[in-house]
Amino acid sequence: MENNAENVRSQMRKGVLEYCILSILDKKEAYASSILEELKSANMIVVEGTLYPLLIRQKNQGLLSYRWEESTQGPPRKYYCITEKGRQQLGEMDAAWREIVETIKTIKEN
Amino acid sequence: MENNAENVRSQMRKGVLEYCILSILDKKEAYASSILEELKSANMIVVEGTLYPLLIRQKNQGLLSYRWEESTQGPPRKYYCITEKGRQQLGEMDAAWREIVETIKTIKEN
DNA sequence: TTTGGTACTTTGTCTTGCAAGGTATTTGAA
DNA sequence: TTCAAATACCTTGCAAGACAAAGTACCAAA
Repeated sequence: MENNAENVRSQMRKGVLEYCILSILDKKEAYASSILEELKSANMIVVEGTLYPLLIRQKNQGLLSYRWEESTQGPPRKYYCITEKGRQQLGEMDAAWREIVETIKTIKEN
Repeated sequence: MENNAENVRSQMRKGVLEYCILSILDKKEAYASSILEELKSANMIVVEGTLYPLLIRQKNQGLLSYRWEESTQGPPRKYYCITEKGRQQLGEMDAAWREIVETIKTIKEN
């Protein structure tokens, strides 16, 4: 009921989150915490309870794969990277995103 | 599992739908079927079972109000119009939308 | 050996999109 | 008059997913 501005942002983030993940992993492989960092610095605040299940879903869909890697400080990290199928999906998402941006423009203009 | 491109679009539409409704009603009042038409012509396909509950929710939140009006062809129509509170919310959504568009750009660029 | 930092995972709740089916009003043709 | 078609609005049941919160595990330094 409160912090309305934040709720508005939260609602809008839904649906583009998967797109952000694939876009980030298209640049280079990364582990969950580093993805969280990048999203945070791009003003797309997400919490662990959202990100981890999402990564698992995308991995189960074959869009991502991962490998374990030791860390010099702390427990091992699960590095995700995008697959060929993930790149195809990302291509479709790029198109969908452009389409939605256009849609909003159209609605705003008329 | 199939029609993946359509699923991608569907996912992305989530979260911006409320924004679209308020934007449409900010231009002029409208009834559900006409809103569906406008969304459809802007490539934002939505079905009745999504739109009606959404209008009712926004009305219950005080973002919209409505009045009945007789139609020359068919049953009476429920014309919705945006309230002052709805306009405030729309302002926040405008900001949120710009922010998300920027976020995507940022992620794509780096 | 305990504390704090890092990292990954799970559970339960709530919201919401959607398919499908339902109700009601009006008009016009049989 | 009666029935079919068009228009319009509403509800139900299901599934997906975002999130808060709590849990598990590993490691290093005090």
